[in-house]
Amino acid sequence: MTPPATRPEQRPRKRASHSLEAVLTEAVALLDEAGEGALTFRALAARLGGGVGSIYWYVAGKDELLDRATDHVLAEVVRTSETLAEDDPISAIRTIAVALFDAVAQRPWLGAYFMRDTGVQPNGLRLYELLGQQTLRLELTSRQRFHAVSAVVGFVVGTAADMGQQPPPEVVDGSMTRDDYLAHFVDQWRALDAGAFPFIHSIADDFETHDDAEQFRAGLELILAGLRLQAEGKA
Amino acid sequence: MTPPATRPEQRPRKRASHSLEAVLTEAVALLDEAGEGALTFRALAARLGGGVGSIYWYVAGKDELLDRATDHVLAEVVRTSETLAEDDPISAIRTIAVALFDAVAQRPWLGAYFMRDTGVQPNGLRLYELLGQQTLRLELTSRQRFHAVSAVVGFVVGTAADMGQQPPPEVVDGSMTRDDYLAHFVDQWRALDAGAFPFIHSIADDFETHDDAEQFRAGLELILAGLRLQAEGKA
DNA sequence: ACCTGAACACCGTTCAAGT
DNA sequence: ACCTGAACACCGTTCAAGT
Repeated sequence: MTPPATRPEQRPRKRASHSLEAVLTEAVALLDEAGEGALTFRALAARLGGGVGSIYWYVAGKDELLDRATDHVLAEVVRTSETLAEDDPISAIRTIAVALFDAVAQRPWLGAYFMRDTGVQPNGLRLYELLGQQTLRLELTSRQRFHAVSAVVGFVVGTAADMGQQPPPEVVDGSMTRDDYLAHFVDQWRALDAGAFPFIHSIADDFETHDDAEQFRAGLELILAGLRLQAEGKA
Repeated sequence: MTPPATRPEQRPRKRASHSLEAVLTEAVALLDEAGEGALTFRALAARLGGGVGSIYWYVAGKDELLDRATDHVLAEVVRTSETLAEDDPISAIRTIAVALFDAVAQRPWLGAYFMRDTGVQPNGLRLYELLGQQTLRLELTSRQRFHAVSAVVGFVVGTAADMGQQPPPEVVDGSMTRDDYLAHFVDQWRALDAGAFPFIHSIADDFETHDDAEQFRAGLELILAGLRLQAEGKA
């Protein structure tokens, strides 16, 4: 066997040195650049310039890696949510909810890990607390507060994860536009029997021109309206 | 080499014969019995008594299998939602939402596939239509209807998928009760600094004694209250 | 038209060995 | 204390060959 024409490395290669911080930063970068499927231990190790095994020194396995990556992303949301000074508690809840929505919609994988293990997710817990502190300013029972915060978080995370779902490969690679993709569905819908599907027909135009963020906001307003009613003792 | 002591099969084995219906039924059974991780093409093929390759005659891959399995489960929800005769549209929406919640909470994997491809999910589309037909009885613009149905579906599916998440192995195998599991979290929470986490402290008791179904219902009521207000022209 | 199963390219995880 | 990388057990998917 002939030796390789060039020797990319003189010696076995210098021992790499990482940190939990570096592991999480690169994991999130991989996720953001290429989606959930791109985060493998081999790809992450390559990015860190080391071997696969060393990642296990920092996290117990893939689940914990994702739990901690989630919390890493939430740090930013917490920062913006901590400094706001809204007079109205309902407005403050709206602002935090929108910030959380934006973070999750960009990263649909996050939805499945949010607050899954508060032991390793201090920022998740802090965000829950910040939302809850606003309900402390409303006239509610503690159970109503608990339910209200859970409802907001459930709606935000569930909706964002759903909306951020990866569209089919044709749209991602640019061989089909998002509009064409939506149009394809709407055409399918318009072809349905109008007698059996009156609602689908009635909202076909709305669907075709819809905006995810606007749709999220509209749903959030329904919850907040219900909450305000409850706080006013009218529900 | 000695021949095997017994011959389990005289000949190579009879050629198995399946159907899309059989594939989906067994896939759902596998999912229900042992969770998402248990659904592999090998395990499914073994259950069907055939080879791995034959499943690909019925579905293009795992994603389509899950899309179709989801629709298979939704058939039941559609059946119960079609026959109800509620006088009040809001009540009807509540009834359908609860039925959908029950189906998804038992099968958290379903959340990620619901209405992902209406081309192979006629029951998903039908359910969306049934919910929408109730909004047709309310005084709303078509955009408000579209947003309302989206909000309900997003909340139901998101919350159910979250609540149905597999608890840690210790709870599943019975070496730890659900109450002990919750208590472990609450203890962690109670140990937090009371000045920095007033909300978490205030709802610790509520969390410890909470019921998922009740929590879901409370959140749903907030959305429905907001919707009723909107239909009455007061929002 | 439908089924088979070996083969392929990948994955998360382990662990004896190194520094 | 921390890093390495071959090895293991498994996965979805393909495909030439069968019936």
